[in-house]
Amino acid sequence: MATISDVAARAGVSTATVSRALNGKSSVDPALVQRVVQAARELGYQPNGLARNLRRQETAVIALIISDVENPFFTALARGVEDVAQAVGYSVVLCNADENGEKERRYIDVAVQERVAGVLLSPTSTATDVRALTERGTPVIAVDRPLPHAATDSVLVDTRAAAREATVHLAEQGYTRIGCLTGPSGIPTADERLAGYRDGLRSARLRRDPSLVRRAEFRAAGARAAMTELLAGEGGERPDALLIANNAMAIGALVAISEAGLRPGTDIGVVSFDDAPWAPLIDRPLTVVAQPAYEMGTVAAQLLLARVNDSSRAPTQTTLSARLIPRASSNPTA
Amino acid sequence: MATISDVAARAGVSTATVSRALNGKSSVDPALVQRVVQAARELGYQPNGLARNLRRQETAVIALIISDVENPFFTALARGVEDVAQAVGYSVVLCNADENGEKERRYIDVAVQERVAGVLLSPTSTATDVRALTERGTPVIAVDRPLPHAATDSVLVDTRAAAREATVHLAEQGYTRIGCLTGPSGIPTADERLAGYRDGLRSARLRRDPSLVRRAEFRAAGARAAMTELLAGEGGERPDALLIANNAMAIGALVAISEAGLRPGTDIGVVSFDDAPWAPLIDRPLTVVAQPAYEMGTVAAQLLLARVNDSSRAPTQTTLSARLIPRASSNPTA
DNA sequence: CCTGCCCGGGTAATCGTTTACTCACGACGT
DNA sequence: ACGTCGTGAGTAAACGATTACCCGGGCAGG
Repeated sequence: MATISDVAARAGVSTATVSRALNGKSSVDPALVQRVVQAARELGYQPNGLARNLRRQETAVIALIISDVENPFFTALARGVEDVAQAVGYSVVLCNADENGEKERRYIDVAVQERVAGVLLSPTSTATDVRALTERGTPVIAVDRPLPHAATDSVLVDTRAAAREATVHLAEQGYTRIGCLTGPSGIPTADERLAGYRDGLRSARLRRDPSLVRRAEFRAAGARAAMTELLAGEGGERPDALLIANNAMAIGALVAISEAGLRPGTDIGVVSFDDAPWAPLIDRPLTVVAQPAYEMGTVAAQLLLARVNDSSRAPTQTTLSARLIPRASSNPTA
Repeated sequence: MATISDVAARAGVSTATVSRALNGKSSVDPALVQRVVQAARELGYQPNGLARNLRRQETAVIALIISDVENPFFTALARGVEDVAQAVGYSVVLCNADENGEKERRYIDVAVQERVAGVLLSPTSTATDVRALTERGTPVIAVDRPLPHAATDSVLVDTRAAAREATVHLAEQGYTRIGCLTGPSGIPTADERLAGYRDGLRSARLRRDPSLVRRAEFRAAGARAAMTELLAGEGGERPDALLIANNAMAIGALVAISEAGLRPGTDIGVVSFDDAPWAPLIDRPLTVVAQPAYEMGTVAAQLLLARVNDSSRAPTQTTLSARLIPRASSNPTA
């Protein structure tokens, strides 16, 4: 594999000149540039990024550590990140922590070892430890979920208010026994959505019934089981409507509802977090809380790049808002 | 940031000993190992992966260049890749070429510059040029789509046979004017599925009608427009059933169908490629050709890792088969 | 004509590891 | 007792780029 000295030899100049010619940093005689470029082309020279990064003490790579690649919310976010990174010549390394603290820790280690320029992280739990990064001055930005023990920038959604709004919407549609299916305790988005749900009940003057609340992993399987329990009326009367904390869980819950021979909307009101292209096609079309995933990605990436260039800025917190999209699954009369 | 010489100084040994102690390669006096480990911990030493890779002339990173992050088929594949890579200590860099030859070329350049150990690629077109990689001995494996001009391993699905089977299935259900909505010409999966569709028509003894075939990007938007055209009966009588070449297109097509006031199954038969968790929830539940995406990822990753360790193996071609899952959208009588 | 500055380009140090050599020392075989 | 061999640890040479520093020559101003 051709190196810079091969190019230098072929062009009859020093390696320094090759470097300067190819990077266009300092002024080099156009005739020499010509010779160098020619030689490089002939040899099929591609600079060794490793050596370059080692010398420059920086890499044009940002790591995006997300908690679930198969969740469309995160892939939309990833696209947002990539689009802005790409535009300024940065590459994005997408790491899938899989809601697993251990994997996440490993990826954080890799991030510091590879000396990435910065890290975007959706923490698997509030216990996530990013000191390994912050102590070395690597900028970290929390997305979707806050990082309570660290003074990092964060880009969040006002998910509590959104959950409240969704719950109030269900109440306004006439549902009275509204339940909630949320994620594991300790994951901020799960807890916030539950809190917002309670806010909603209070403001709609509905009684809180703990038997209508279930937690499960942010996956379809757990949600399906939990939903089956709820519909069986274990521990009390069954709900007539439900707020579901994410997309994958909604699928599980809808499967359970359909297995029980019920139909969303008329039989049981359903609102779920995260819009998806298929949501309008479901029977009944699914009412959702649409989160600005792509936009979160772009905002977070811009913030990160800004901090890479100026590490002295004070940490900021950006909160975007979500939007309720009413469809038939929350309409008892349609 | 602490370096290996800081650790060496603190432990009172040479850098070579530190390296050996920490990597456990050669035998080092246990007492020294102890001192070194201690010193490393005290300094919070994290080896510089860049320097290590430069010296070792290898990286434990494989690049996965896919054509669409938002396509669940590719994210499932990505998970497969990641699970096997992770298990042997490799990291996966996920690059989104976005069905864009230019972006793809850029990512291939990055892959050679960063000297990744290997590349998994789903080419955006048959014109994709991977010589930059193969000439340098970087193993490349084509996934989902073949790479005609290069002698690389490939992991494919027998998509033509699957398309044929799906078409025959529609015919058996009693549909007679079966159309096809496929991807852009030049993308092998798009062309193969179209060919399989024609095979199916032939074996069901149905007449081919070019006015029932449409091409669009592998996205919802284009498919929706094309479907609207088909339903309007432009250029002939309209189809009574449709084979759709991918998941995202299916969504677009189903939207168009619903806008036209039609219902899949009874009004128009629909079979789509790619299973999705929401497919059973659609109105009507969607008949699909399920591709073994996760398995393709694991197989491809294993192949790549094998080739990283032994570059002399002859290129192989692995073909997995897809499975038809009949649901209500292809049943005219339900 | 001399001095000093500017500019283009070469020499060599540097980034932080890993590892080929080398060396010292103790043990062992003859 | 002497050569040899093995073992453990240090010295220094890579890896392949970037860049601080230096040097020589041309040119302008006094």
